[in-house]
Amino acid sequence: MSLRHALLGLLAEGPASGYDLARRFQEGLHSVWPAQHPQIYSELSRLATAGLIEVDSHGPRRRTAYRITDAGLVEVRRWLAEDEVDHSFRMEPLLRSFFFWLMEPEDLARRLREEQARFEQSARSLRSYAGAKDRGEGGAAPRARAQRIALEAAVRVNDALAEWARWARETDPMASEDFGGAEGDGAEG
Amino acid sequence: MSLRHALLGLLAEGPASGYDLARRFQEGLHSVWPAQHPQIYSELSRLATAGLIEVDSHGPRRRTAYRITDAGLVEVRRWLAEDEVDHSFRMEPLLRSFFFWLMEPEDLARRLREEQARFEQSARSLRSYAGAKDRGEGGAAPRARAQRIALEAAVRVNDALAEWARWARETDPMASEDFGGAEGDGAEG
DNA sequence: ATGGCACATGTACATCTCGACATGTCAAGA
DNA sequence: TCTTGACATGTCGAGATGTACATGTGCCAT
Repeated sequence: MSLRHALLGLLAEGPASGYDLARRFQEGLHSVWPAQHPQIYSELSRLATAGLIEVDSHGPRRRTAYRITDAGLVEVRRWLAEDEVDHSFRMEPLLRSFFFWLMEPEDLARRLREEQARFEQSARSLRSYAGAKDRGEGGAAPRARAQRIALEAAVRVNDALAEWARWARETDPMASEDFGGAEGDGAEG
Repeated sequence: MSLRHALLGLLAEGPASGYDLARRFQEGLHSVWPAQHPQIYSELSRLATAGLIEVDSHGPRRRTAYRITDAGLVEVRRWLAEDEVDHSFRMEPLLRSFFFWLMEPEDLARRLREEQARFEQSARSLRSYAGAKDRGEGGAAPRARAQRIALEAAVRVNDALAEWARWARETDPMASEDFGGAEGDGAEG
């Protein structure tokens, strides 16, 4: 259900084609809600059938741009204001952490270093992007501010996880490769 | 694919029934990887067919406990050590934030207050749970430490998002309902 | 003894998601 | 001219996920 509304939300910024939307997902939204092009195209068809969007224009190479309808705008606003927020996250790196005790200390240490580096890198690039927004690139329109807020959330989550990975490396004997005392690797029936 | 390995990981701690596993998911893992019982039962059947787990015992009320096999242990360790980590998250609250500019200021302010309260509450309860672990409840075995690490990640993410919601409320004019003038009281990150 | 409830497991169906494959278009350069 | 490659859209099928429904069991209080 979220994809449907995310597409409506993107189209509320202005007309766009499936290809445009797929690219937008790849760039910004992918980090909080992955979506591939097949899903996007089929969802667009459904939205059009439902009258929430309509064809705006045709361009070269079969390009078909859609535009949001009044009904679509009403629907996305209803979603934002009324629908309950689903607070269950899906984060594989954290799921894995429940099972760290099954890993060899060296593998775990390496994994945590990789994760830390990756989260730091993500945070850095998101932060520089946010900096650009703060310097006024992208304008001061409400939607630029919303993107800035979304960006900030992503920055903070990545920062938090980078710090967490570092904490885990430094705190836990299980995690350190050069800690003489690696104890039993578990798995007692 | 993650659910399969998560179940193997849980069974590596000891034998458990589908009902047990569903409960464990509801309690701890649900916040990072939601799963309902139908999916768990059918995945257990598939794992048994694949020889990665086997029936351990039958109890009252058709209770069927499974136990991980050597092959299953090898597989979950292979997953942890070798498989690439999927870093794409799925977080509806953050997806929604991209579209905050479509909301009425009052609705947005209310939503941000709710979100902040919710994240704070989650962080609090996770933190008290983590405190129990730190006081030695649950033992000092590697797997208790792994759970402690996982818990810490959840705490930090919820803290970060609570702070983010607060920052968004205080920072952005779009969000403030009763903001006569700029009275920024810090809290930037 | 029996009615209610939590325990325990499952089926059925709808929908979401994604990787693989297929098709055709326009632009630029060899 | 011909080929390459990015653009643009789509189908197909497998597998993942979730909601609703269905079934039976042991436990306990009345």
